[in-house]
Amino acid sequence: MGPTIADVARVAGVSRSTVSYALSGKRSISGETRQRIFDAIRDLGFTANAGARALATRRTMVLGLLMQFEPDEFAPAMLQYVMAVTETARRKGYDILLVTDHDGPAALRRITDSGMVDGVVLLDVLHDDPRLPVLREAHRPAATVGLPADTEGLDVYDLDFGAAARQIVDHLRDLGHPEIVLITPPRPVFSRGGAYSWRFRDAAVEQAARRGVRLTAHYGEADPSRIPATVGAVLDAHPQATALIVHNDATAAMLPAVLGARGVAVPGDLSVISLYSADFARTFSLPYTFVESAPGLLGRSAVEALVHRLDHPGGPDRPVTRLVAPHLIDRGSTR
Amino acid sequence: MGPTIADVARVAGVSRSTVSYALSGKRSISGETRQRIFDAIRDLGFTANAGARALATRRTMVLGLLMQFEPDEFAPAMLQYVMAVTETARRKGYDILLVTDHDGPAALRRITDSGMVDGVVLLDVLHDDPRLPVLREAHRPAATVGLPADTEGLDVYDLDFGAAARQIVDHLRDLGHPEIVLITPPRPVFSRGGAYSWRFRDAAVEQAARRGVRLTAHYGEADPSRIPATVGAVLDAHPQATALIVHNDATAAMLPAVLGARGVAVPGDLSVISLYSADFARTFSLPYTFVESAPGLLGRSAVEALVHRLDHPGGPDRPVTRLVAPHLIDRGSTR
DNA sequence: TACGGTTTTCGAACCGGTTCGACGGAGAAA
DNA sequence: TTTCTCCGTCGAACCGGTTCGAAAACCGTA
Repeated sequence: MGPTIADVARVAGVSRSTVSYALSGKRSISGETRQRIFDAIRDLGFTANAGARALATRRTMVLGLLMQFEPDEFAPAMLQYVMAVTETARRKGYDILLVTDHDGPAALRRITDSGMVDGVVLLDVLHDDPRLPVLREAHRPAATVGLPADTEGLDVYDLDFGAAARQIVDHLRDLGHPEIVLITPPRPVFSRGGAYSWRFRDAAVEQAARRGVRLTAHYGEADPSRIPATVGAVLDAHPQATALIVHNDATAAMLPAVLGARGVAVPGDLSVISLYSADFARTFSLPYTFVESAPGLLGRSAVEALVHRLDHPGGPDRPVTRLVAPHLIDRGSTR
Repeated sequence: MGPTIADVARVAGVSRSTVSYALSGKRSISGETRQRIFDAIRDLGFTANAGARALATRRTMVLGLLMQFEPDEFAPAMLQYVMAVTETARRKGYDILLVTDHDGPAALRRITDSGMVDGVVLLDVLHDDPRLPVLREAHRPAATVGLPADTEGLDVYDLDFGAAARQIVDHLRDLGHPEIVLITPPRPVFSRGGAYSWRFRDAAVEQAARRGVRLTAHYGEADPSRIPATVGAVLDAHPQATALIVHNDATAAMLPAVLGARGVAVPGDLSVISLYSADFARTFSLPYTFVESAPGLLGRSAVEALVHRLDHPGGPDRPVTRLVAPHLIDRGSTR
């Protein structure tokens, strides 16, 4: 299609290898020759062929991004991870191969075995994720967002959901709330193995017990149209509750409408505190106090760790698991 | 890294070319030889190297997906295009290189000139999109979602926003509404050149005039936190208006809360009709009558057209511009 | 003038596939 | 028996880069 390095060499009157060295800078080239080469490159509009380069260098400069799209996940939040990952990758010189196959393990095998990617980022990793065995066989650097049971060989990034839960419970207890209700992710998230769901819930329950606060957890709705009824039922079931914790994006997004329709004032009648990203809050104008879920930070960190590992092969750094400390942003919806 | 075709050939006791032919089926191979080859492939766990194959065949089996992320676009809707594109591509045997660079033209040049992709899908194409000149120089098949001024050489898919507007206006007129207000996309979308914005608005205004209905258009808010106030101001300014058309996802998503807070009953006090996808309505439990914006269909069609063109190079089919006919789904929010 | 040491450039091999032309052997037709 | 086909397989060239070892050119010094 376009001009090749041989064309450049011919026009510049040098050999192909000289052009290659001028481009990579791995050997010194005289100023005059270099000039002729770059002139030729410009005149011809030469761009190195990615496939040929990948073949020779065994580096594609492409990262695989594996995400699966579960119907009980709230789609909007996922885009924040995707954007953070692609933008960070580009800044580091990598492109992103986006893989959303339903059969995650097979897809992972496909892109690693064929050498399409130098490394992979896994989103939404489950406690016992079926992609991990495949990943270990592939012998390719990988970073995850989401904490699996076995982190061997992986750079793992996730929010410290336990700490987040404790911070939220303490926050409400310090305000004097004797009874709290928690809306968790939908039940399928738990049964599928989305560890963040029970890491948050169990820590909340435990901390409440430790602090002498009554706390009851209820599953959020996977079907959005049932959210208003479910929230209503939960509130009805706990007339004494003065505080609501929401750990579910879909529920949080519609909470203003739901509470508005019931005539519940926040924080007058009910203190509300949630767990999502600032971006998410902005998109839906959610006025609640919340703990930042940091998708941007997590996605960025995962890519940076992965790229570091790729750029320093055989480096001494052990894989790291980092649980990001929660950060509470007070918007005055609790008192 | 992994085994190569030479390893397979050695184990099976044949030449490399024979293995290649067994794999591709382009020449006949005796049953017994074929069996030995596939046994070797299985035993070794061989997968062909993508870069080498791309180099030899000049096909990467990868499509570029170019999207830009504007702060005044509503993020959740974009994910539907991305999912439709990636899933369709996979079904056709292609992977997706996701490109979100801020500098779209440069990114496009990079992935085409380097031969990373066989073709590209452009999302959210502007009336006078700066990526198009680059695209024409690249001589690579392309499909777009969004209708540009010059469609030369492109397969273009978009909703027929003009027809959608006329259908909506007629629908409201037939119900007897004398005055209608329309909330359009935010002003930056117009000035940037998002043609769908004015194609819808201008057609609505024109059709209303033709039908003898009063219709006033107002810009939606780019800043979500200002949406309630803006909707309120628009309604206050038109106390006689009995119908509201919403052509803006962000506004639609919060409309239940906004109208609820104002005590406006739908359709009792106000008929509401909107333009978004069924998926979007489901995610936010929006109860309004709407015209389907069909992101799934558009994304799928664009990829299918692109793949067809790639699989039939030099085929006789002229590039096609297809404006999908609008489909109104009555949810009873107008009367 | 010959010599040693740098600096710059070249040629060839290699990465791992695909594909073209040719060749050997088997079976059919002459 | 010879000739012609057709089938199955092989070897070599090629896709477009990178990289290693060595040659060539240039410099100052003995």
